Amino acid sequence: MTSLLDSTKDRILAAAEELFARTGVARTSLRAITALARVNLAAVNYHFGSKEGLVEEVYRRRLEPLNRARLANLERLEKRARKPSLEDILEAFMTPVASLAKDPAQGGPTVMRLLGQTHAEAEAPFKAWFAGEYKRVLERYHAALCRALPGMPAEDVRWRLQFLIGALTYPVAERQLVELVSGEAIDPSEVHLVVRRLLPFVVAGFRAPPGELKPVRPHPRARPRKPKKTQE
Amino acid sequence: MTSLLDSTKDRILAAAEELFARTGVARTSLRAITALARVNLAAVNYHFGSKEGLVEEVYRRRLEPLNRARLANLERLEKRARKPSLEDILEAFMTPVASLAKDPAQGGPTVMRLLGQTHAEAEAPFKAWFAGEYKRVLERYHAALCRALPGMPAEDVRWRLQFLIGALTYPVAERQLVELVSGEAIDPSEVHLVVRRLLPFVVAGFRAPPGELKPVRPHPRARPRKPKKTQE
DNA sequence: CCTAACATTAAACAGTTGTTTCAATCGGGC
DNA sequence: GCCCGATTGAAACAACTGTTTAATGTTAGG
Repeated sequence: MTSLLDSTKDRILAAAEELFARTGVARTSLRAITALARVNLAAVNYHFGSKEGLVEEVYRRRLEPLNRARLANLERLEKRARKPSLEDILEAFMTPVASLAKDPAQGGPTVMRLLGQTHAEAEAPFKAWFAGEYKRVLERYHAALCRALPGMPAEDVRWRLQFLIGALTYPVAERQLVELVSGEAIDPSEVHLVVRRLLPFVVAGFRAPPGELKPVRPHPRARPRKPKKTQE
Repeated sequence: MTSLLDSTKDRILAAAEELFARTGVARTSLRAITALARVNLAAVNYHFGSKEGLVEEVYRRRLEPLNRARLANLERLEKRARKPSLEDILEAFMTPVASLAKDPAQGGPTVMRLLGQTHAEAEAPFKAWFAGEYKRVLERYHAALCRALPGMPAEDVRWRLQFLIGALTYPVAERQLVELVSGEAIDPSEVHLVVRRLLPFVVAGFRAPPGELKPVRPHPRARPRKPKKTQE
């Protein structure tokens, strides 16, 4: 996994990524990282300044290409047709995740677990940077989705984008739990199959008419709502 | 938040839950917990044996009622009609999350952040217990969903259940990130609104015909689902 | 060959972690 | 009153954390 020719910096990054994905940032000590990377302890502070610096670089190295691929996909799509289809937009958003997971040079399967822990693990300053980058991507997709779904309130589109992110992140990130619960192991090289399964699900979800939020207001499409259930 | 009348044990649980949800288990020290609870440091080891013991009890206290409510909802549903509708089943699965978040006695809004960190934070032995409990719930819902979706392969139903869990967990758990990205703050007392927004999304998602995984194979069972009105 | 910048090393630093010890205190039952 | 188990308290424990120091090794340029 870690080539002997790699520089100290690269070996640290690889080892840190592996351990962060496996046990989380907080539970991973610099000594564990430097031991796995077969590198001196002080090398981390020398090359990255601090543990936080290392954490940032580990995440940035993977998240930046992901965001870039998502933006590039959308641009290519919009260059081809002024108004891309809903399915094409959603696919453009999802597929970069699969290609990251497929390519070991881009991090391979471990990246997905990283992604799932991004938000829980990062410190405040890095979180701000990441949120800014991420926001740009989501804003662009939000606009494209709104164009593909005329008549749907922008707020609903935004929420459904969040639902998509959750549905995409959770199964690949919490792979262990999914395995424990479903019994069958998930081959990480088949993340693209997850994407393929998810696509029709979210396409239909985005197309669904949004429900009313107020409980009592009657709707033209009145469904007989059953009396309130109380959780004892 | 923490009543002065509460026992030492309760105060510890409340403080730990608060801090676990805010900064994660690994980053929360026993000293921070006992300081917030205004309790002696040794009390944790006295009442819970170890930090791990405390973590388990914090999670168990919330996850057990959640699973119980989900099972009870489904049972009640199936007692009323032998074959409940897809929407009712999904609602039965999702609403307990909202009622937990609404009721401060059951944990209130902080519980949601806990839920999102469950899988990343817990240690192996507790994880096994939780997976067992969780599995029972998911198997029951999986069976009910399969009955409500005749003709859909069981594997696809299983995956879509995972998608639902992700879509449900992510927005409530990663509230901070959603706020940063979307700009608007989410009132935790309005988790039930998230559920209400999510419901039509996942109902339509579950009804969508599953896509083929192999690029070229034609669809064997072309069920002309009632075409959701596309807003085009 | 010398030097200066870069890189690696072993050792120690100060601070924090979870846990343990043991004495002090409480609250009823006799 | 007294006693006893359950609880609390302050202090110390060893182990581990991220970081720094100072010495050493490496490498290219004049």
